[in-house]
Amino acid sequence: MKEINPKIRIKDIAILAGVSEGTVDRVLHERGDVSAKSLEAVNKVLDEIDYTPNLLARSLASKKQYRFVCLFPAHQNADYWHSVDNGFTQAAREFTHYNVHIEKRYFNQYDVFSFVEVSNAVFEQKPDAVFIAPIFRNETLELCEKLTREDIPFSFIDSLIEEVNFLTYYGQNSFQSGYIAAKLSLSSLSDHAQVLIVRTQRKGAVSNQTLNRYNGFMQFINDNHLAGHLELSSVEIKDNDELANKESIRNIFESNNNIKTVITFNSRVHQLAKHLEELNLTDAKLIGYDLLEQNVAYLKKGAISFLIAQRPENQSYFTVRDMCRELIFKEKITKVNYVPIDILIKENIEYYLEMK
Amino acid sequence: MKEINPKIRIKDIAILAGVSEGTVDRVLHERGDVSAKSLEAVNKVLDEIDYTPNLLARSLASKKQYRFVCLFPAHQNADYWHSVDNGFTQAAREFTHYNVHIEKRYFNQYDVFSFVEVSNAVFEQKPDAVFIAPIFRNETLELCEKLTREDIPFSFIDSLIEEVNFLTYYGQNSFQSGYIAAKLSLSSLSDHAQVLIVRTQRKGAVSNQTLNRYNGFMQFINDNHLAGHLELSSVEIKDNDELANKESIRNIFESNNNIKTVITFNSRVHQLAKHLEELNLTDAKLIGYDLLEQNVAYLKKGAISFLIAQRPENQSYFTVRDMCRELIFKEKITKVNYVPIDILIKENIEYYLEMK
DNA sequence: TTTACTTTCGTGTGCGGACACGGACGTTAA
DNA sequence: TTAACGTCCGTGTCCGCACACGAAAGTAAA
Repeated sequence: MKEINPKIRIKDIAILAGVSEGTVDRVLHERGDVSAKSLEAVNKVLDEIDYTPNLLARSLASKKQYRFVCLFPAHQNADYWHSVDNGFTQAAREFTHYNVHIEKRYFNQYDVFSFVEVSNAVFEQKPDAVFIAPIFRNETLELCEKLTREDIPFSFIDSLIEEVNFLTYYGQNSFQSGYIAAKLSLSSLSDHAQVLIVRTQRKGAVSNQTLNRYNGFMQFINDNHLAGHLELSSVEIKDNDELANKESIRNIFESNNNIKTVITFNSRVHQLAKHLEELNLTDAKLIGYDLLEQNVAYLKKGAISFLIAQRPENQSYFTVRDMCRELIFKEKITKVNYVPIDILIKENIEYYLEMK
Repeated sequence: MKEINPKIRIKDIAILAGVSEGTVDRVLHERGDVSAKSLEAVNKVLDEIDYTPNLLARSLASKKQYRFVCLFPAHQNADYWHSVDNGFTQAAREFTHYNVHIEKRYFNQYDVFSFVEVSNAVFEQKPDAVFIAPIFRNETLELCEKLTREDIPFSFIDSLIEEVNFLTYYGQNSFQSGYIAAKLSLSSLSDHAQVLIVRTQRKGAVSNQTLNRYNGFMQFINDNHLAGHLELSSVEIKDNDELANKESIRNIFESNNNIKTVITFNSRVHQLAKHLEELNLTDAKLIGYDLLEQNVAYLKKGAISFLIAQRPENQSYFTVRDMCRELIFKEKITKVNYVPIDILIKENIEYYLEMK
């Protein structure tokens, strides 16, 4: 039952070191204008006593205002980016008292030019920090270089670009999540079961998340020598042509009548569920990604067996929090942060959704 | 790009309402000593303007100190309660600036008297809030009634007792988690597979968590009409007699040579893993609960197939945070909070552990 | 020795709000 | 009319810290 925190204030340090409070302040903030002698005296005291500045008082007294800008895809209700947005909102509320102002800037994730335009505007503002969803690799790189030149810190969410010096990354280890998808969907299959992989063509440069997932998936098959025991087939569907897609599905199921598992590595699994339902093909297990409202609905109905999810709100919230810790609280933070890979089934989805 | 928070201070309200700052303060804190006229004037302004008090300044200026006491089982390294402990520690660090002081009080979870003793001591201190792990039902009830009489708020973690008026509960929906365990372990079994349920006798009153899990497990069997297709057997093992336990396991495996699945509803699954390993019985899938270090080790080795986990740190952290929100920030909070049910396998455990 | 800088230091004010104290004003009873 | 008391209100101080400004001390040039 020891007493923590004997409450040491700058005033106390000043007395202990035999200098004025102003001097202590200068040492703490490395403002200069301190003689070697005082510097040493203060540092000595600081070493002995473990002084924790009162962050409340600090923020209250500080006149510095922080402007953070978030740069990520525009979105509809209840999709992945919407959750990310919520995380930013939550952070905004929490950190407003610390003089940080958060501004969201959206771009069209299917249009490079929209990204370039918005990112230029962001840069012109000279914010104190930027959070980026690096959908477009090259254009993001350009932005990052400009930011680096101006000493403006930035962080990534969702995906990351290794070549630049970001502050933090929050996202999924997509390779692993593909590996897990394979484990969940393949491990109880009998010999010669057919597995269908559905891939979506997307125009424009995109993140390599889905590719990594695919690679992870294949790695599991390799590791467990399943290649000879399973019949893998794969089909490409369109970005926006539901009818054609449905037809593709129908065809592939006609020519393969033992498909036990259908997997897609993006969040559009609800479209597949819809097609399979309409085509009366409800035998196969369906696996997909992310907690879209529609996906959740099909999961609850039993049409989707597994959803693999991350926690988008956390990604955005944590990245803002870490930026504050870096800039304001001067704390140690870790650069790359993998968000947990959540396995969701009908039975645990309720409790998952209840968490903020 | 709207500007949030036009920064309104008490001073502004005073001017707008044509009264002094002291009067505004009295209205805000319902300190009385305010004429009907001033009261109305201030309330009018407060209605129009949406004033958010600066919590930093508030805590800084407030002389009120909060003393929170946490009452939960003593523990060794790396077990469930250790994580809970960490959550409290984290909360302690974070809220110390808000004048809250957190004190931990441990009791022996196998000894009612130890609980009574500690809980009496806690009550004598007249703390500002108490957090309780209600291992012993009746004795906890007594404490709660005394606390209620003194208007001391309290919250539950891990389990809850409905009859008393607690502030929050954070914990798992154990029935559901048993249901999920069944789904994971039973759904890919072939007909007439044998399933072994391992139960642990414990002396003293205990929480009904494991019972609920068991019930959830059986419910899944019912819902899916598996009773006829599976052979369930069950064995009781001792709390503390490893040798006898090993022997029991050996016996049951001798008389049942088609056991495909072994499940236990508590966190001691690592002991089972050890026995099975030593007995060279590595064919069956093993399922258990909670992220003990030893469990994790066996999960990584492949000896345990699934671990079902909650997030103990979160339980304790959130419950403290909510108490602060209630007492200090006067925010709305929800009473019963089910923590997500996490499904852990070899492949996602790494990323789970990385989260704080 | 005086003047002009430069380096170092101390103090005062304010951030937004809590709280105490004492003062102004009104009411009642002597 | 005045003493005695209650109601209502304004102001000042402090919380722990940041930051600016000006003073003091030291140094170099004239």
